[in-house]
Amino acid sequence: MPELPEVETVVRELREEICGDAISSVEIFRKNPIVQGDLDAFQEKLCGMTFLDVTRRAKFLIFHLQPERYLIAHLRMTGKFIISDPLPEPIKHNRVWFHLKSGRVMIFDDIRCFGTLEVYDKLADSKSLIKLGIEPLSAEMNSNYFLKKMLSSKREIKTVLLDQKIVVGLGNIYVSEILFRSRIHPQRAAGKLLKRDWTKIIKHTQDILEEAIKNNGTTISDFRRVDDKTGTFQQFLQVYGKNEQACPECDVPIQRIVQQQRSTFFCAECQK
DNA sequence: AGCGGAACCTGTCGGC
DNA sequence: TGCCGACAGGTTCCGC
Repeated sequence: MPELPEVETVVRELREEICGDAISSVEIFRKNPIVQGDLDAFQEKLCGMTFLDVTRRAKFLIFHLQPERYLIAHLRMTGKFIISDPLPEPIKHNRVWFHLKSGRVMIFDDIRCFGTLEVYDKLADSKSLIKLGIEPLSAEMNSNYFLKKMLSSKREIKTVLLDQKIVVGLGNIYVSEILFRSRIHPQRAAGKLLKRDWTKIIKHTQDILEEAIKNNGTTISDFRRVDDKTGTFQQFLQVYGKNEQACPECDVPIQRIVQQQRSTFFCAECQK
């Protein structure tokens, strides 16, 4: 489900809701594969902890707890966080309930159970955070980084932009949109892109992500904000999911191809 | 190094 | 109505 703008939206809303609140108990309705490691240890390490902050790294949500400890969550395709008043019993795809001192419940809900929840005493202990590439909205996001990193790479640019070891936060929807605005064909070899190509990619990546964050993300089917509202960026998508529809620039039908077992949408006329 | 394919799960949709 | 395949915003692992 969520890419950077959706995760950022959830992080901001959770931060607003739960900072200062604390966990009184944890109920797990479905263990595998969501909660990593020992269940008792997971519950024990969280009980009594106070939420200091919620931040984002790549597509991970990081709950900063006091005394020092971290709950790291990944929503994968269908994960959601919901803050709710007490419920009589878990509904639908509720997987974990974090009972809060305020009397509310923070619910982790996940239809497909791909999401993950992990607890660490130190952020550096998390293996998943170690290998990540640069944040696309940071100063590290510049053409020299990509020119150096992709020197003579034959990988397709679509694949490279999805690779979280290179640059984080982008997923299948936004990569199609970024390459369309950049007028770059998704199958171009990353190693042959010129400085001016990277400059375009970087500009449009940042523009699109910022616009999407302003719109609270993109809701195609499942994505919901903490308050159950939808994002609104879907109305600005130009190619994703528009197979056979007219390109907004040139009217030629948008094409769908498969790269890395995933759909890519692009305009063969506009993107070279 | 980097491909393709499968796997992790559940749900929806379209075709026959 | 029912069955079957394709597909879904992500990531990892395995073999070649």
